[in-house]
Amino acid sequence: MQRTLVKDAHNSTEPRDSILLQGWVRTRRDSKTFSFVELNDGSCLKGMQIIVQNTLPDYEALMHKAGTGASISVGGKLVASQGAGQKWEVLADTFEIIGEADASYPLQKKGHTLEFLREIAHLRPRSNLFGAVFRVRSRLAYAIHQFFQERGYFYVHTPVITASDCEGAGEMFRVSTLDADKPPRAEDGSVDFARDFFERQSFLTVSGQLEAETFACALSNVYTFGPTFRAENSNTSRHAAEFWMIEPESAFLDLFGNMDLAESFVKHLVADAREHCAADLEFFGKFVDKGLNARLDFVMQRPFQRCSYTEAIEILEKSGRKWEHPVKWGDNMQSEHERFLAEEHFKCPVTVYDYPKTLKPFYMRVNDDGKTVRAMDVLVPGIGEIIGGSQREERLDVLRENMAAHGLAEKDYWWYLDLRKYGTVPHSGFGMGFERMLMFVTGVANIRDVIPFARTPGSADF
RNA sequence: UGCCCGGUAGCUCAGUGGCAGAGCAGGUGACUGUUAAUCACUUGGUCGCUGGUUCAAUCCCAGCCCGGGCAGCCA
Repeated sequence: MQRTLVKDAHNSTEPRDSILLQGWVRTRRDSKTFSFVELNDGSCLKGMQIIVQNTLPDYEALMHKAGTGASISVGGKLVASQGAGQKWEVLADTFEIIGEADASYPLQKKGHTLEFLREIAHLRPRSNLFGAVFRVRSRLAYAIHQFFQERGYFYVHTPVITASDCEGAGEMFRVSTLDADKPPRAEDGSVDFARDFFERQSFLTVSGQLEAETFACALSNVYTFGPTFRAENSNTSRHAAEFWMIEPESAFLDLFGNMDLAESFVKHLVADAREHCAADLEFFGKFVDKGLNARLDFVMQRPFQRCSYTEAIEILEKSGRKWEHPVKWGDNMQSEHERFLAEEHFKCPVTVYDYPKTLKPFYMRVNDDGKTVRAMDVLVPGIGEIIGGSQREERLDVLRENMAAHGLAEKDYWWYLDLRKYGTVPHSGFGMGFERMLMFVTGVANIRDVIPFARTPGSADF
């Protein structure tokens, strides 16, 4: 007989004489003449209640083995439940233990801390919370492709190993096949990377942006969606050394069009999760973040606020707040400032744009004032920056000046400069941290809990 | 990287300079269409590691290790 997923069994419109369910025991409650076994197969949050009568052969031995964590295969009838907690339940005709789980099985019926569950990252997807998180993660990954594909964007696979540094994006992990103990040396004593695998220094990518720009300047609208790496020693709940990023790049689009795209993108993802992961989101609202539903409502209903960096600084100066880090024009906005804008002043996602040129990388388009660039950051309540983007500098002469000002050698970026040399166009793009978006949608507060196997400084288990 | 908090049973935690505690989990039994079932009994300990102070350290001190929070950097 073919296996039915618990999710589909719950969606059944009528009883079934014969059904096969396979999954893992979450909990068992014994009676004198029968046992309740809750079977979960991960297809949805809810498990299926199995009724096992003591008339089944080997009943005692079977139930003894069917503890929390054991894998089982159950054949029986899908019938309307007599109990109040569920519509359907299964009366078992056959009950087979596939794999036992003894008393050392670490997941219990009762609550665990997230810190403990991180230590058993290989088992935590079997918990309610992490099952829900990773179902939502899967769904949103799908929704990302859907959003862009429906708008005529092409999916570009930018390289994971790169020799170019997307300047400003942070420290990089070196990729090398040289002997770490005895690397070849050049005459001046430095490591001779000309004898490395790629015959030059190479790294894991920090961003696919520069490569995506080349494709936007050919296919018009493209996006990347893949892993990126930062070797920063960042120890916060919002940073990981390996994370996934979505980077759309659009030709003939200015900064404000870019903001429109970012806003509809965020709204699409929230709406999609709500439509397709309703039970999981309800769970988050109940057990993870009581304010989640209200916050998501807010995001869906209101247009994102927009204010220039200069206006934002004025708002912060006039707020009457005492800041741990004083604010003045020309300084980076700190977490406390971003949080104030999104959480207290505007009380919704805010797009801040036109940042001082000195704070931003070389590729951002310089405004007519000569002091600011066409950069934008989308700040959301609770998370902070979820999107960073810009209109790119399409004027060859200005780009060269910026590179010189940043101390960058033109020969290292010859192909990037070619995009401006041959048929240059105004274009814009942004990067969204996938995990940060997941944190926003699920209410989960730590980035380590929305990525299957987190890589953070000092930690790369599993 | 800096500042702060923590590490005691499988899990969540309390506690004390003088015999190591609870709830849950596990085990045994009872009871029951239960649903984080309930009730009774019960097994279970390198009190993170190393050193110091002390008659005596899980407790006080120092160093180290590990986890977490916040900040910086950023997505």
